[in-house]
Amino acid sequence: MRAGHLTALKNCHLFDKMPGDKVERLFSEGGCHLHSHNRGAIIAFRGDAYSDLWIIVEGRIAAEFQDYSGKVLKVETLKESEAVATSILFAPENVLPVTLTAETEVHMCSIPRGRVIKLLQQEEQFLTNFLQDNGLRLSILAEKLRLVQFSSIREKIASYLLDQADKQATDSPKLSVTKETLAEIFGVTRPSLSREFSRLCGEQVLSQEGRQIHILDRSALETILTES
Amino acid sequence: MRAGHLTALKNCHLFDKMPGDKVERLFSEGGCHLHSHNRGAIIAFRGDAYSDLWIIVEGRIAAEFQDYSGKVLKVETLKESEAVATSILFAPENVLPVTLTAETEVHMCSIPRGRVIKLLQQEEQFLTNFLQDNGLRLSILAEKLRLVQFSSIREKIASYLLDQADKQATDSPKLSVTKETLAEIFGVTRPSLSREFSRLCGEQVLSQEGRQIHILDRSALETILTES
DNA sequence: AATTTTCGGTAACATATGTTACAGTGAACA
DNA sequence: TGTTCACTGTAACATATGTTACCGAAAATT
Repeated sequence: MRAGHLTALKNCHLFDKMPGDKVERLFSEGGCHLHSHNRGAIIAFRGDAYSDLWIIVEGRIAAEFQDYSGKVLKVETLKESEAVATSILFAPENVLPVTLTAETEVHMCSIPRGRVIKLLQQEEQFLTNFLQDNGLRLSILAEKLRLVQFSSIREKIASYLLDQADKQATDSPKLSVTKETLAEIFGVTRPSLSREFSRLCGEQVLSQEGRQIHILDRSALETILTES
Repeated sequence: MRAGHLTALKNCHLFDKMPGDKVERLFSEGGCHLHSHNRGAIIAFRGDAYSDLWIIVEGRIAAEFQDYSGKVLKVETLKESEAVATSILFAPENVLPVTLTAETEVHMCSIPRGRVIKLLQQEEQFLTNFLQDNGLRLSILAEKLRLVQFSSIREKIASYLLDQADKQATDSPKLSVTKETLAEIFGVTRPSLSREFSRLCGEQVLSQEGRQIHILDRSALETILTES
């Protein structure tokens, strides 16, 4: 394992507040393996068995639902140092609820379930971290469900842009993803998303030059979220 | 606490394979309380803090999303002996992702989070059970999201009826819920659901007398699920 | 038995979103 | 320099689902 990979491992939230050498020892004791995938590859399908804990040491993974036809709903993007599907490791059915695809070249480290159980029992801090991760994933998923079910494309755009404007601390946020990806995140088709952006531009709420957005009427965006 | 309530507690999946007297001792040690709610009451809103573990000792709770206007998406029904929102207890934000409403008169027992942590550390079996519950909830929620996003009303009906036919081991399953509730489970409006049922009847796939359904063409239902 | 409440069917209409197809732009690349 | 390819906008059209309103049947309540 490369040095960078070990660092990524130590930075995994599951090992927060745990002494670094303990993590190192964990991996020197064997049973852990490195797995690599090329960009674009499908790492695992929804329904595949999940029996070792995977932690990303390099690259990015998309957790998404895919339709027969190709429709996609992206649930979340997992990055370096993040653990994959922690909750599923101990579910009654150890089966992935989403499809995992490599957004970039990806390297992951696997830890056998039995090893994880021991850690949970022996390391109080690890237990806390693990449970926290479980909770976070459930919260994210629940919020995703709520958004999918209760918000129109227009509302999704409004909430996304206000959020981005906040994060980038500007009224002219730049989209960090393509509109095509954004459509996948929203679970809608690209032309539909495009149309709604156009409408908002027509209403003088936004203007756009490519991925560069300008919020012309912030209160209009806020109204979209509250009044409907 | 009534005797029946104690039995319900002992039957909670979280205490599976644990000696009953340990559970009893847990509750005699104090800190645990009984909470009651009338039928129809909202027990907690989405966004409310969740800091004690609740276990239902009598009655039924609906976990659902509610819209400003009144649109509802029912996520799951929790029954006697089930624990509520286990994952959320240790999430970074201890905040309920769904609204909890009492479908019947409900009695719940609360256990302080600190007590739960101790149990997790001291009782290996409890830890396993707890993690299993976390995993199950995530799986359920993920599946719910998939269904909401990728299936039409028609497909939802097909999958629901085939499932019911299976469970009741008959081609004439009886709906255990009203069509109105079914619409909430599906996250659609009642007239839309009703229309789709009518269409299926018109196509000779089903017939219905109230909640009594007859599947006339099982393969047609199966086709709806596979070919679309 | 009478009355109220819940539940279910239906119809006309409105609307959001998907589908398909085409064309333009810019960036990567040979 | 030219060519491909990923990304984007747009338009015409199709379709699924929501909205509202009404009525009747069944079930619960008095």
